[in-house]
Amino acid sequence: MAIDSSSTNDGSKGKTSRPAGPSGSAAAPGGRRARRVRMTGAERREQLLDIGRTLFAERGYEGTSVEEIAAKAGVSKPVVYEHFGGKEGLYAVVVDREMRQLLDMVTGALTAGHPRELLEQAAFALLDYIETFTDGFRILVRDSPVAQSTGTFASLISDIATQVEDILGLEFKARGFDPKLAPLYAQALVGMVALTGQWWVDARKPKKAEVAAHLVNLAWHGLGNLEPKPRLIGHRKN
Amino acid sequence: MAIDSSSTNDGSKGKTSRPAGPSGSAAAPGGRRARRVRMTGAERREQLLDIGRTLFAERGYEGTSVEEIAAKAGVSKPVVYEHFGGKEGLYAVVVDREMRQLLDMVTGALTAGHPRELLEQAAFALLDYIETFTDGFRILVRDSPVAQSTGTFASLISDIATQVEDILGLEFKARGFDPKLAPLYAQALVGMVALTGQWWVDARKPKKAEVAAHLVNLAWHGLGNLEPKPRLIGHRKN
DNA sequence: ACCGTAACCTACGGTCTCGTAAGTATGGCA
DNA sequence: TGCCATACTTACGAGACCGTAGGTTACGGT
Repeated sequence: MAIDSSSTNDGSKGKTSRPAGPSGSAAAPGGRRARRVRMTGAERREQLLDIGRTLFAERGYEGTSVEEIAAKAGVSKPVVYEHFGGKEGLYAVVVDREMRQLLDMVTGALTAGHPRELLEQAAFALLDYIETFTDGFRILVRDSPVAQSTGTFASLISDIATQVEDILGLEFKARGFDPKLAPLYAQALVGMVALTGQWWVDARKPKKAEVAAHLVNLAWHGLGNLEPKPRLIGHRKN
Repeated sequence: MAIDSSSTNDGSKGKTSRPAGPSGSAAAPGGRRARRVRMTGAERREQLLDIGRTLFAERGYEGTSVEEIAAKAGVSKPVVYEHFGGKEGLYAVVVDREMRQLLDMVTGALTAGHPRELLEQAAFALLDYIETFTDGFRILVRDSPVAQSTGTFASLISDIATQVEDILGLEFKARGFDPKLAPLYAQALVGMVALTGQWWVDARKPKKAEVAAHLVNLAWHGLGNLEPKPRLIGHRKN
């Protein structure tokens, strides 16, 4: 029960999140015969989180063993227990960080005024998250230890959908539509973007910005009035 | 390696798929002291598939044990091994049937002419599947034993999306759009419907037909031109 | 040079689960 | 009635995994 949630910020500063230290099996001696690595507590902790994220992403929670994580970190099991109190503890921290990250990015994007712009920003934000933190996205999509309830993708999606809901609700009222339908439309929009993102993770064919543009095209104009060559309003480079 | 795929038809004839026999823990003596049930081979097989589907749906593949399935059927483990050669065998048959069922329903719906009608039919078909075979849908959404690759929800979604793709591709060509974009739009549409369905499984607030109508509304007219009170073209009752 | 503390290890207990070997009951049919 | 295939059981081996007890090594300050 010593799950440590500690710092809320991610702490990763590398490009994709990899810290500086070796996260391989520690069997490759670098230059100076650095026998055992003996990291500092925080370093090891970050490394374990990193490896855990990767493994959970590709094998799921139940398919990943603590020993595997430890082994990949070049360390023995008790180290993991020291840091996170157990498998669930580690998983909890990984998921928590990932949810925070995603929510921050998406919420941060939901500030503009015009709904179409909102949509555009949000879609781009999600794609951006998926591109930058692919493993995290895979984990969030997978199942959690205790099955559904809190912490699932569904609940996360709902969190996001709820925000979209509020915005849509206002817009619906202003336009004279039934605001009770906002949840449905919010869910549909989020689902559209989320699953397209899931598809785009594997087949990264059109560029991120282009995908976002087309999503907005579909969501805003509908199949009946698609624009042949949609462009994003906000011009970005990355 | 004695996985038995046997008959391709479902074989279930009851309303929701429950066979006649008792699928509880077999501890409740009916009227005449029916000590042990001693079903026929096929009956037991169906019962095991049924129980397996339920358990896999609520606990996932790895979270479900063969003993649990056997116990719930009022039978011992080797019976399961006799029928399906192992846990994966049973799971495979369950998933296979479920995918067939869903694909049949959706594919069957993708025959009409006008794309808008297609969309409507397909959306309704998926919702119908979800309502009728909720457990199956839950299984398909969850993860598979060997992680991704074939058999995942993603791959199933892709199967469906591919069909939508073809249809969209033709339509795009006819309208002068780039048919290379068909996959993207197909994915977005399927995702929209699928995730809305996933949401609707829990909060069944608007009726199925109404949900379908709104989905079509969004997908066809877009947020910019929503109709206040969308109605389905084909009028159905169930 | 010493010593305390933080980082880390080996070894093991206990539990769970898959899968199998070998034996028992049961119901229909000659 | 007696046979025999089919349905089903008990019992167990083997392995994986979680989590912990208790001991060991190296680093940093003094």
